[in-house]
Amino acid sequence: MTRNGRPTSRDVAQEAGVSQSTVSLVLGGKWTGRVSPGTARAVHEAATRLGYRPNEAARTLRLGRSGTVLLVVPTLSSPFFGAVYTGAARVAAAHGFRVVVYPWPETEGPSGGPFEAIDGILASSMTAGVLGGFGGAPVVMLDSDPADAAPTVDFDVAEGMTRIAEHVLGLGHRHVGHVAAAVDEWTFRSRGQALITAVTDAPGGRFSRAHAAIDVAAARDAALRLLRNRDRPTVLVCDDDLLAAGAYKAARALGLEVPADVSVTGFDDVLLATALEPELTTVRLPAAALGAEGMAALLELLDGGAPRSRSLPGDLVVRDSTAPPPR
Amino acid sequence: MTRNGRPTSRDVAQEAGVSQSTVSLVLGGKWTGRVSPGTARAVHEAATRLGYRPNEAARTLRLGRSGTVLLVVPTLSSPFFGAVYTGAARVAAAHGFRVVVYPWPETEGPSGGPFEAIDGILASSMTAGVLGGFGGAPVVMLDSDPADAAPTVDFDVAEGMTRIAEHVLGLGHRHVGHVAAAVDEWTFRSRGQALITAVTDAPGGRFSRAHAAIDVAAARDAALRLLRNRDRPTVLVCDDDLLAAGAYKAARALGLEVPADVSVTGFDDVLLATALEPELTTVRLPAAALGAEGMAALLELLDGGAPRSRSLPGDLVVRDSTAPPPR
DNA sequence: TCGTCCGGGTCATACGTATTACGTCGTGGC
DNA sequence: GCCACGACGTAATACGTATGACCCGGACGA
Repeated sequence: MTRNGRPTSRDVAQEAGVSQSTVSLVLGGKWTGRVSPGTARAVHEAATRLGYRPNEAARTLRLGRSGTVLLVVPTLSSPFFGAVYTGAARVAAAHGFRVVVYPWPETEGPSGGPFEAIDGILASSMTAGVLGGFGGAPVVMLDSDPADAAPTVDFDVAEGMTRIAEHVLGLGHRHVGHVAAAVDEWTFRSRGQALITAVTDAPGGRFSRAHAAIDVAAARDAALRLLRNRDRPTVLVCDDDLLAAGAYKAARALGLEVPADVSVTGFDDVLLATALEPELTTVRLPAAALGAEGMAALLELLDGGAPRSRSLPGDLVVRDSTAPPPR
Repeated sequence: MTRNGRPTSRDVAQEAGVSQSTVSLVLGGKWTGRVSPGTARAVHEAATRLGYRPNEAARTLRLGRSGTVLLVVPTLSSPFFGAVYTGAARVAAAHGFRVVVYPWPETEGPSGGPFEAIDGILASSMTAGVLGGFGGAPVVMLDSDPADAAPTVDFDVAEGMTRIAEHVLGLGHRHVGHVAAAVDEWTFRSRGQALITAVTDAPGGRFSRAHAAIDVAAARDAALRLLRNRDRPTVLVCDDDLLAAGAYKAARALGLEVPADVSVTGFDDVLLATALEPELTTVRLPAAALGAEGMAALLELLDGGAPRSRSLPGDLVVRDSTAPPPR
């Protein structure tokens, strides 16, 4: 027992009356034919008696890999990343890796300092600029600009937004208001582009747009700007479920009923979507699948492969916030 | 340059024409008076030229600490933990530590396997049983049962719930319905206890209760059970903001207006509280302060101190979901 | 002239593990 | 009786870093 208080493999060896190598062999599991069953049992007993835990730093140094991958996210304050984590962790665990999460607000710049011993990185919803902040570990980007150099797994948000557009156009709406996220990220640019294309391609389709920071109050103001026009849209397509919550507030403030007077749609299908009243029509993005696919790609990368980037489709979920336009 | 591809401090030494020790001294920053400024500059240049990054595993092994603490949370799907992280990370950074997050659903049991090199653990909203799953690293518990052996930083939820009770009693309510979380956690037991005490202590105070899993649909059903009684409560006090969202739905389903016909309160003040319509009266728990205080306690523990457990008060936030009872 | 000290570095070592190459002892074949 | 071999372990080493113990040449005081 070293002065540190934590027993080492050598302490176990002494306790069991064998050498450190034997302990390592036994506890490593690869001892069939090298160590007698009796000795092995003695080692195990000594280890549990002392409460031995291998020192991960030493193990990592020796093996050259830590079995840990980092999931970098811009914020924890979104259930979205919880689902991404779940998917990633499931795949990782099946391959003997564990996942820890590092929240890294992009505003912090590409600093971050030297990272702990990490085998690879999954970076979600970030721009490529952050890549420099890491110590050269293999990276797979999630939900990020597919033009980046790193392998990327994305949502096909353009297709999802097109589904939204088809849905509301199919209900008979012609004037579509877009409550757009005032954030210059690939995913929002892509959503807006798909929407405007679908709407202006439709016969008689018209389009107006207001920008808002991603927060309820800002979205409410933006939606008010759209709804106060004398020629007002009959549906508000929002870039995000949270923005849709703001649109609800704007409608209520003007005495308009959702969906009778104005329809509203969201995007992402977060927890919020079913908490709202009426429940929100939105696009469900398969966040867990994103994490799983991303982790699979990363593991392939760690194995020396060259994974292809890919896009996952979203599902249109029709709930109670959309209806045909008022007469 | 080793075959691994990543340059070591020895490679830098060779490039700069000095010894490895000198590189370590210079890059460690503690070289004033030991190394000439010229040599130091040469080392820095060689390091950047080679793109040298110190091997964290080796550094950790040598120093006996990694500069990393783990924040263990039951789930990422709650903005609450985002705030806890922010507070904890700020304090940690000021002391040269970084924080990574490990989501650990309690359902997974106290397994978890050997952890990476970690100096300490901050475990939020968990029962003490999980402690065994970690390798004996110093632990501070957050938002957990203060009866646990480990140092604990908590919210004074009893006091917060008492404030809620005072508020609604002060508005004139006498019959209080409690939408209780059907979860056997310290914090919810404590909330329920405080509420029932305050209500039954008030002259004329009456109390009914329904339990619900923490999800909107279950909360709606529980609230319906309360509101369908012929002698129905005039206010629904919910253990949680999410439960309050369900209570809103129940009220609407019965054609009752919030707050005119029935008042509703939440607890936690998560994002949801302002997204709901009307905005929710709730108790704001200072999650960031919880993280910060917890990290301060952990750092004290790592320094050999014995931090005291403490409780942080919450703030009653009165919004639009509470009003005097109907005539 | 000699001892001392100091600036400027280097050598050697230890952290705890996994693994490769080597020993040792008993047994069986010839 | 001797060699080979299998069964069972052990000694030694390397991973990359930080750091305490040394080392050396010159300046300076006595």
